[in-house]
Amino acid sequence: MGAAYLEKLNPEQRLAVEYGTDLLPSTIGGPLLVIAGAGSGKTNTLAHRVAHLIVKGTDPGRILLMTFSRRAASEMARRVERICTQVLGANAGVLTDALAWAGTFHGIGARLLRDYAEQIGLNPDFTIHDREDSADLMNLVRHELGFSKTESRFPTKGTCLAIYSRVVNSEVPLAEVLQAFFPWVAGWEKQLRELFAAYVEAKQLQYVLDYDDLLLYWAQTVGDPMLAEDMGCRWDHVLVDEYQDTNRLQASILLALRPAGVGLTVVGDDAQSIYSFRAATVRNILDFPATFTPQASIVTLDRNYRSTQPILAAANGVIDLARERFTKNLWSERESAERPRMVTVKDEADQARYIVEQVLENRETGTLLKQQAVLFRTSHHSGPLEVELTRRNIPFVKFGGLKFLDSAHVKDMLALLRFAQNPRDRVAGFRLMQIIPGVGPTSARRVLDEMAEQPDPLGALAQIAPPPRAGNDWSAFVNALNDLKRGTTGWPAELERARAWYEPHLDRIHEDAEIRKTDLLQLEQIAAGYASRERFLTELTLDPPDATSDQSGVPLLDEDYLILSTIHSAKGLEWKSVFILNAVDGCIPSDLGAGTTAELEEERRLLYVAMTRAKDSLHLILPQRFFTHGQNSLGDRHVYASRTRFIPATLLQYFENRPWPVHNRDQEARAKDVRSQRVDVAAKMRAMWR
DNA sequence: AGGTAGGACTTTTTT
DNA sequence: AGTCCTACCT
Repeated sequence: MGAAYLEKLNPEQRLAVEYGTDLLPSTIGGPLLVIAGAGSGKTNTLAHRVAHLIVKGTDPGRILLMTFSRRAASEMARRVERICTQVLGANAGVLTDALAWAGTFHGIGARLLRDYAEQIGLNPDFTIHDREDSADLMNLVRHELGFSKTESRFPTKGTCLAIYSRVVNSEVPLAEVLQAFFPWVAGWEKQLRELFAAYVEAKQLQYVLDYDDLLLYWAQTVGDPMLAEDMGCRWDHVLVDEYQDTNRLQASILLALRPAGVGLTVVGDDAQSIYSFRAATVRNILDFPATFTPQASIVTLDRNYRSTQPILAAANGVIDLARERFTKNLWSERESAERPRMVTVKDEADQARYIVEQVLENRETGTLLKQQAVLFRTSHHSGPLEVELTRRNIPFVKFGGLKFLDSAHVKDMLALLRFAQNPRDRVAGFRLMQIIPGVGPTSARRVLDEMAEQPDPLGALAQIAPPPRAGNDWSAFVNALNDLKRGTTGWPAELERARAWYEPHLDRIHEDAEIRKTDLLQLEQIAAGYASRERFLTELTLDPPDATSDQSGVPLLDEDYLILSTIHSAKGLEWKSVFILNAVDGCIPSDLGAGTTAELEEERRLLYVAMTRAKDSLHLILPQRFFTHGQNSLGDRHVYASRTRFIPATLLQYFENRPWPVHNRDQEARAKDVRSQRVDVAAKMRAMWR
């Protein structure tokens, strides 16, 4: 007889939960693929599967659960705990706290690499470069090789890193990657190969890893059969969420950990694959079943519990036009008379006004701001809306786009901590030293070179001749570093020590130093939540705070605020009411993503993902006129936009079309009267003198 | 070393 | 349409 907690599930969900768990304890089921459409209760199903494994006796510490974001991982852990508590009673909390291996591929990778550091010749004190640090290092190497002085221009640091990253993540040879994605720099293949070799060498000398390394080192480690077996034996079950957004390198890791697919479950939806720019490939999910003998079992969840039927009909209409489809259309029993709205407005300013009006109206009728979201293709699309929200005093939180950590002063502080942690990290050192007046690239490079030769670089720093013009500022810098290194203040108090060094420079460099200081205080708050400097640096790089809001600081949990989010960051989430900004060609699809068919198809899926976030109400807004950027505020250069090509005329039946603002009769009539009124002002003025 | 001016080129989404 | 990069000047 089945357990009560499973009875709320539909038959397919239940199959996905129970598959391979009813065998004898010693035998664990083979590979399972769950195709889970949008809103089909995927998270809930996966959480139930994990909980079910635990209830059936699996040690939670022997479950590896990999999700796309940290946010998704903690949400999953929370749900698992709730289910376990229901079934097992209060002492289940102890069990699920041990769900220790839940996180992103990158986060799990970082942990494992510190564990296996010795076996694979990695210094366990390695620091992790975020994307910008990696680009900076790429740039240093690029200069050293003299590629910055070529007669025709060598690709920029960003492009170089993008190429490198794609080669690593897609496991496709450089030549092919250049051919397919970067044809305009294909002539530089030889130099790029040389650059990447030097880049890899630099990372190794400096004990730094970039994002890709977290996967690559992991893959290389399990490339060794003995280590692969050892690592694979840590877990009885391996579960992966959002499998459609994983890349080849991640698939290789999984396969090495689970060569026969025993205890392996992957969940995903090919219709929601939107991360191919990160080398994710939908082939992972499509090829999964045949990777194993016998083939993996497949369970499909196509009943949608989220959206009303009219919303689903429109979304299905959009995805039906995709060139390739693997999943079936979703269906729902949630009836509604209300079709999604397609609202035409004059321009982006009106778009913002319309949304404010609707959002407030919804709140009047009982829908909290938090249950409403505004979604957009690129981060800056929400600019005019943010202005309007601020003007009207409507609180909001924005996901995606520029982050807290991207500001120069926060990066400076983190560089100091990172350099104390790992004095071979040249990017950190290079940045720091140049903060000091009188120190430029030349002396910074000289000092770093001398440090690099020493077995104890930081200890040797005091012996190295300071840059001639640096004066007392130099010794202040050396003292700060040494204090941090020795840990005299302890953690997290050492942030205060770091700030004591940095603030005078901050005052000197930035006009708005006072505002920036609040950010540094916030950084201290965040730091207090971590056990050590190493944990802090690692976690912050892998999981940066992803929201910004209009006020300084994140709003309190009990406050109400509107959600603004890029479509990418909205993955996996849902709201009662959803507004999609700029549903016009050039925005969705983005001009930049309309190059190849594959890119275009991904843009289509992006619209699909956005639409399927809505539960009860969905609005697509179409501004007709866009003012082009880069002109003064009075300029009126603009372009006219047309409805997104993903909603051709045949799909209009699924929408309710209306313009906004709606002019009422009286207003219109009065306007007409005024326009037809004629006054002979000139005659009156002449009459004044007669 | 540091500031400025001019020029080339990429431009989105994120772990 | 900016951003970033380089080269030149002080």
